[in-house]
Amino acid sequence: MFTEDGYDKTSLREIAEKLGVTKAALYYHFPTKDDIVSSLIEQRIAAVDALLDWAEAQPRDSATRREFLERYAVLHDEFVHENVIRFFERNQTLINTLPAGKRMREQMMRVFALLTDPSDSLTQQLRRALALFSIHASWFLLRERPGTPEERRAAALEVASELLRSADAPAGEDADPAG
Amino acid sequence: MFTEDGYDKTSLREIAEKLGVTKAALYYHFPTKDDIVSSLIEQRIAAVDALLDWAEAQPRDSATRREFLERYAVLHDEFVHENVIRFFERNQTLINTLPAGKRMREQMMRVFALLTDPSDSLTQQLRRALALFSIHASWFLLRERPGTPEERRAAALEVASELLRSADAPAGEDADPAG
DNA sequence: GTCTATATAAGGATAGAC
DNA sequence: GTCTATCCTTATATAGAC
Repeated sequence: MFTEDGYDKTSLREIAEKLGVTKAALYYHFPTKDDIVSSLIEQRIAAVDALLDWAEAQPRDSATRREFLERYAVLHDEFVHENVIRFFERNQTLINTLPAGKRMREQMMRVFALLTDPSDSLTQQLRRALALFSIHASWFLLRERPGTPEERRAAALEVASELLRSADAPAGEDADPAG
Repeated sequence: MFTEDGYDKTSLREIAEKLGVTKAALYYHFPTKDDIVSSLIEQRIAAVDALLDWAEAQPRDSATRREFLERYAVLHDEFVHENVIRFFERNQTLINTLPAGKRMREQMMRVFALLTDPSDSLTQQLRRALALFSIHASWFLLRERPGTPEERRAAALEVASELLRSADAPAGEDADPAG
């Protein structure tokens, strides 16, 4: 409901009705509206933290980034991950205002820091960011198309890998801006 | 304010206060909250419609798509375009619920239809969608980096062109998924 | 752990004077 | 065209019985 209609437009009354209980019962389990979101993201936050811990202990090179992205894409196939990402993509302003949103933002910055290097050019950083976005948004970008979730994941990872490889290549080798 | 805090979290009272008038005065100029958004997007809708009219009269080929994207990127440098896009990216659920949002969605689908071909593979469609997203999101993705708006635009267009070219290439030529 | 009932605040939107 | 004052609805959240 938060993803489809928006966090602000989804009232606790509606949630309670859908659950077949009253608002008061809902408040017993979730002291605030934010706590509902928090409970939804716990599993994902923990899984990505673990993946980041692993990656940050590896050599800081292309191979690690590549493998990180592959494992990240596998995670993303799980229901909870895709839904958390879709929720925050559709309610981006919550990343600044909601406590649970701030945790997501900080973790995402950690992911981005892993994928990029301070010496990267703007073009390289953009490619790396788009690689991540390719995985996040493949569901949305390809939803009109026929295809299984597996096919979509494969396409997302293929394009993401291509972008990472392009970002790793020496400048000028991969593109001809004037062409 | 809509972009930073969210459309729903920004009240007409806050807007009126910022303008130094009362809510009632605001309502004189904008009968509904949606009309405020509508007034903001008019200029962009018209400009992109004109660009689409031009492109749809051209041959449906790679050169047209490439030139469309370049002209689209130039448009995007204008304050109003970047801000409209940022507004809808940060308030995506409004694309379904707000009348002004529906107009934006329909136009975006027209843009996407121009860039893609029904015979495209999932990978190709994803590349084309990311090309568009590269231009839309370069501000956001690169905001932490030093660089002028011109440099960001150049980087966005370079990556976008690269993605379009990669999507145009015959399958298997541009990537090695197993590598 | 769930209920009924209610507190309290804020929202979008209007009426009517000036 | 702007104001004061207000309507009506909904929201998050709480109190207290069962």
